[in-house]
Amino acid sequence: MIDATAPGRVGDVRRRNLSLVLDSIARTGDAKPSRAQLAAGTGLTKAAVSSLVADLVESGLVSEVGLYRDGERGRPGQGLELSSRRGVIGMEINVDYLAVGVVDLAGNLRFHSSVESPNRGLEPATVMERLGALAAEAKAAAATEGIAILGGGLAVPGLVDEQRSVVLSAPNLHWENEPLNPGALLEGAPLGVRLSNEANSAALGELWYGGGPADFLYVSGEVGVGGGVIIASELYTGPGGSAGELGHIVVNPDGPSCSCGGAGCLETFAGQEAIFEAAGIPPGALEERAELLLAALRRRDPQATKAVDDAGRYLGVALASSARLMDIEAVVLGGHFATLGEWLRPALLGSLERHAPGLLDPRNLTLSGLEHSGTLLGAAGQVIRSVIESPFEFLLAAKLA
Amino acid sequence: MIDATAPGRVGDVRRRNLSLVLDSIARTGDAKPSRAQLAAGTGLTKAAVSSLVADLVESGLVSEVGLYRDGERGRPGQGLELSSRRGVIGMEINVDYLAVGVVDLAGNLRFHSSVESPNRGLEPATVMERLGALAAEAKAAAATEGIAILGGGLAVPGLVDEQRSVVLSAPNLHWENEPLNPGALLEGAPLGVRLSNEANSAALGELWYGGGPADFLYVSGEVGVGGGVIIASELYTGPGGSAGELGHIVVNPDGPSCSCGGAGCLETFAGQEAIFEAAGIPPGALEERAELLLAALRRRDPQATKAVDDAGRYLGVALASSARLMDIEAVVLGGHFATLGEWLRPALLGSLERHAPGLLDPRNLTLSGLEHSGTLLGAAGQVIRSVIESPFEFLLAAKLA
DNA sequence: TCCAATTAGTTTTCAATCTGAACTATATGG
DNA sequence: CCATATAGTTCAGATTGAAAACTAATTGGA
Repeated sequence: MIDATAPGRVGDVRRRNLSLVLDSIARTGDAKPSRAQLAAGTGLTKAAVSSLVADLVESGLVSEVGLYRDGERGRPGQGLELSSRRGVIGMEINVDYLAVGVVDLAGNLRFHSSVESPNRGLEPATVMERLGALAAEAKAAAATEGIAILGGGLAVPGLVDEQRSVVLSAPNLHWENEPLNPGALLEGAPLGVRLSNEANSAALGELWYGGGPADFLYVSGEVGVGGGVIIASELYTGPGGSAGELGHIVVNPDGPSCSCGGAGCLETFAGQEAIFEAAGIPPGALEERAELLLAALRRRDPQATKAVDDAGRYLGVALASSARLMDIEAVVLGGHFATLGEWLRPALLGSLERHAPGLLDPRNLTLSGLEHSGTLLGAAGQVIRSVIESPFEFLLAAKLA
Repeated sequence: MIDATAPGRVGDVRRRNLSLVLDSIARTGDAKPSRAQLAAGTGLTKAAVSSLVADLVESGLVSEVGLYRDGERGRPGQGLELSSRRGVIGMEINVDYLAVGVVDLAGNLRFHSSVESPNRGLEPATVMERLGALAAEAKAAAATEGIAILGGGLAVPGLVDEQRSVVLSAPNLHWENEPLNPGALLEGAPLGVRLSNEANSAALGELWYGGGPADFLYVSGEVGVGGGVIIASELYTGPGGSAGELGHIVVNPDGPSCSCGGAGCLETFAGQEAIFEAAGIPPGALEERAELLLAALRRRDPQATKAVDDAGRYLGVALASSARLMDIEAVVLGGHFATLGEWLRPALLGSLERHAPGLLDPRNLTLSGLEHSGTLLGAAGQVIRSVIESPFEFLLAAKLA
């Protein structure tokens, strides 16, 4: 990102064009474009593209993948692709599990591992130690696949200060103002480890690797109800970093009080705990309760059906308000809500139609298809995107090393 | 605005630095900076600033205002300011009145005029004709003051397609898909006339000329309840251009049906009509009803007080949800709500505290101080900002003419 | 087999633009 | 009246992409 109030230098032009070319290669993906195609696609001259690509290849971000001929006349082009020998480790701390994955620059999940871990109330140091073991596994896997690790992304279910790597508040983990030092998980990675919010990362995962549109609201139904706002293919976090908190939208001013101190929040009607309770699912392990709920829904148990219907209806109220306020025309349901999607959808759509008729095309209300890797992909993707958006800085660092 | 996917050219550097310097002059305002101060402020060299300023002065956007000496040693600097001999005409069509104003580049309202005009249901052509007469007044005033008019901004209470100058939908005027040809109002102005939404323009007016913060939600209480979202000192309009529609946030899922087809919208509780009705104000002219309501409030009439309390409470619900969703920490109340502010505020703050405790500092809930010129200033300001952000294009046009 | 046509990619020249340093211009104060 | 200080200009140098000429590699037809 170039500071809008900084003076423009002649060299900025190259920064921008390096990013433009790298981004074109990333977007073209499997097609493996030649320099000539990049020139046509970007509007740059062949000469400029050649010079830019030379820098990118030298840094290791881009590889030449041999000539390709497609039966046409003329000299064949050199195919170019994001290097599959460079990658980022995505990591996730959630309430009930830990997960890691190796994502190469092209966005392929090359390794994936997760373990159950009841992290609620555990000391951050303990959790980080367990995660460290998983990260070591991922590093080893990357090494055997010949992938050099550039950096990592760590998603947690809470509000974070990305700059200082502090978890400001993660109520479901009972963490508050915990500095995390995630860099220690990936000693020696040139880009370090970036901390992020779970719902935001999942939204970005959906955008980059799940075929999400340029503008949508991602709704994360984990233990809490979270959300991520994607506007013009960018994450909107708001001035304080906590935008998209769908769980605490007021859906009924006379509703019960909420853990946030407010009253009538969506989470009191559509949070996991609220649904389980309304459905009459007895307390217990999360996994088991989810299974019980699904079983009850499948056998059309009236209490469970009503609980999910109510949740869907209130979710519809929240989405109607959100879509109106932010002019958002697509919604992706993730986590818990993706699992319940089939049963949730009718009441949700009915409620949307009642409160904001015509605002959201039902076809634009989709369920996430990334299952449990969306957050991971998004967390890693943020580091990958930062390289694609600012390759110049990366080139500099590579040249010094 | 530079297209992010367009290739960077060497010349882009100058585009950007022209804007940087012009913006610095605009921001410095009354201080009338010298070239040397601009160099220090922007980070450019004196040589670069001199060259850039030369272009800006030649185009007429910037004027030298003579030497200034502040008792220091050394050669005194040439003060620079946005030319007060260039201006833009702001225009407003609202339900009950028309207004115009002349705003110079520095943001001074140099002329202002408005007339009552019951526009609801009138043909757009009729309204535009009346507005044309007002615009002619403004042009004449600008001529006598020696202000060359570069362009105009026209705000209407409805959703617009800015590119095609079409009013897509203005329910309170009973307009639907009306092409407007606002350029005819200002024949010969090089930048033409830009159509915009009333609430959005008012929000921008607040931002640029009312001392608004970088992030806030502007709530416009005209006949409908509208809103404008300012994020990072920019208007957020959403992918479809209708963001900020606070009036149709659902504040009570069991509430009455709304003109938008939905149910339980804020407008059904806090719209002008809803308040008048709940307060027992008989039908009649808007101005008179507003006076009656204020009188009733002043004498602590219980029905009127309750009506405004209810509106405030529901506005609080809407603002709690909005602030949570978009992570917005400041709100400016305009129009009707600014007038009722004193009576509205207690219930509004109480409701905010109940539904989102601690989210919004009461000091950040302010009333607009621009009164009836905010919309005008914002409409004109959009044209002025477009010049400040892209002076290169303006210079080119000026050179051709 | 060989050459024209075609497409890919490189080299060269040129213009735009900023930086940095040297220079000119104009004030203050002893 | 001159040393000092600050404002602003001029000019050489570096970076960069455009444009055009050039080299490289392939296909297809004579």
